[in-house]
Amino acid sequence: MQRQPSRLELLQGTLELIILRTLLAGPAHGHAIAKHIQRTSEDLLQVETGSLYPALHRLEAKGWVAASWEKSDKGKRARCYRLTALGRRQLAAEHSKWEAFSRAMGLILKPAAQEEGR
Amino acid sequence: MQRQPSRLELLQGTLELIILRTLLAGPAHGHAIAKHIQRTSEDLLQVETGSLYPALHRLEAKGWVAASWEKSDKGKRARCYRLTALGRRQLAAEHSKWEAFSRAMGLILKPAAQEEGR
DNA sequence: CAATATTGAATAGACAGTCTACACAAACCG
DNA sequence: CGGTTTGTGTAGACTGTCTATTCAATATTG
Repeated sequence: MQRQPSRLELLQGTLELIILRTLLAGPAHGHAIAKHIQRTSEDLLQVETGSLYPALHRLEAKGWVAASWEKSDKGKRARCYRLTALGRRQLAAEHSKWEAFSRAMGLILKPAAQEEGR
Repeated sequence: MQRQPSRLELLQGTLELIILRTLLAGPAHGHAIAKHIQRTSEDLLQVETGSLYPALHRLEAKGWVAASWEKSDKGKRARCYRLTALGRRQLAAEHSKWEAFSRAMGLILKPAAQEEGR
């Protein structure tokens, strides 16, 4: 019996965009980012920690986010990430790339009128 | 000087959906499928042969398409692919998965009203 | 006939990014 | 004390796309 995931797998290449977009709402630490994504997507998307932390490290290495150790609400050490100016530009670029891709998919997927009936 | 691709890279996981959708319009061989995708997406998407043929083989192995050797219009040997009944169901499933993912992305990306101004 | 372009299929190997599955630590709570 | 929640992190498997290349048949042109 195979398990069927009710949640979607992330399409590769979208995670960084999602994280950057999430940080636009304000600085946050990893755990909070993951929860925010899940909540905002109405539980459709869930980011695994094995994807999240490597992604955050990549973003930091590229200078799109900056990080510092803080205390979370619950008093735990937490690495707080915030968007840099560079990250803001990157967010805009990736957002529009997503829009273009999404539009392209729409063009291909839309019913092309009287092609199905033959 | 880095080259910047005017075309988008495919998001991993979308190619099989695109191919199945293309074959819904009727049987076709690899080359024709690639051209159709590029044309239909208004040149936004381009499938490389190194992605296309492995994908077609995967689809065939899974029984979602069936293949046979034919002669193309230009008189060349060409492997003609057509959608199977199973492939039709798979297309529907993957299409709706795409819709869900796309919707989730929309939820995350949309301006969340007065979150940006702080 | 030879050279070249076009059509078409195919593979090898690099590579990126997500996943599963862990490990670890600190705080709080019964 | 032991369990749960919160939080960060890594290792390794895996999937699928990409680049780059090969091969072959046909058509065209000199």
